[in-house]
Amino acid sequence: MSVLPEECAREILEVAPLIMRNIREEMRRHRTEGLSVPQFRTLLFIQRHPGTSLSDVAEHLGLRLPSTSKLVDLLVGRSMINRLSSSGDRRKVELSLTERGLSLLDAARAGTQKQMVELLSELTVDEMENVMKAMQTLRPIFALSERAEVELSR
Amino acid sequence: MSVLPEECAREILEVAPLIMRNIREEMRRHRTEGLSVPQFRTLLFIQRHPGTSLSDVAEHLGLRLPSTSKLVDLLVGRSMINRLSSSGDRRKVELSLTERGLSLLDAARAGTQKQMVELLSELTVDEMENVMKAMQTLRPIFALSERAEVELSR
DNA sequence: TATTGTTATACTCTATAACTATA
DNA sequence: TATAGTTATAGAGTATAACAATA
Repeated sequence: MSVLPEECAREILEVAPLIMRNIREEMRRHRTEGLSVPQFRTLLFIQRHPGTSLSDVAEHLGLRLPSTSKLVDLLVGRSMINRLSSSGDRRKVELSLTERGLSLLDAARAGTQKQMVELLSELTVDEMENVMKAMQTLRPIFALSERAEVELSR
Repeated sequence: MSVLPEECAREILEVAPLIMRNIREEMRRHRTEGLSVPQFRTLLFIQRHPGTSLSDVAEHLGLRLPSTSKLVDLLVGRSMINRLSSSGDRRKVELSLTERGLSLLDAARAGTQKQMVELLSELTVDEMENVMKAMQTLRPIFALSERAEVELSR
């Protein structure tokens, strides 16, 4: 029973938005400082790359500089990240998490993950393994296509 | 090698946004009337349920009535859907696709699917089957959680 | 009085264009 | 002159609160 790529594509096209809405809702529900998905991803990237520049964040997110600047502005305004001029090249900016940013990130990550774990608990062991494998298959092809797009559009 | 639900959740949390960005980018690139993801989903639902009400669309999308009203407004403004007062219950509205809406929907669907098929072509037969199965597993649990949320928040 | 939908308002996400500061 | 970032402006997505029309 071989699967047509068209069927598979259609399936992904329908299921991915369902998953995303779930993630968004859960993050927003975490009031007392809910994070949007882009905000969450920004904090995550900065945590993994402390001292990173705005351009690097923009490339990672797949956004333009102004959009990223605004996003970062908001997070700076809410004291979640520090934005300093780079001492080496003063045109650049060095971004890092504040204590508060780190703890909010951890809370959001834990909360969202916990809720998703609850949903996943309905799955059998086999199904879960299957889903895990599928995600590992999909990640590289979508991660790659992402970079190609950013380059194309410059 | 059993998979922990926590790992699986983390994986989904990282991969789903990658997929979504890809879908969004592709739809937007289809300028000459690009559709956003919510717009696309709205047209899709109306095609499948001609004469549907605003409330039903809102429930399907997981949005509030005002958000949905605005979304529909925009699509009406661009002549993609018809909005008529229901003859039975005049508080209600009956939504259907215009010719133009149908052809734009088909074009968007074809384009986005085609591009995703290209990405999926890198997969082996086994991987594709696996991904298909995973989507079929995930769909009901996220579709259900969606409905539960909407009910809770009313 | 309850239900269906719209309007008003506000915030976030995203883009392009124009600008500033530094290299 | 080229690069890193910001500001100005604008459109779309989303929400809550207040309202209008119909049942």
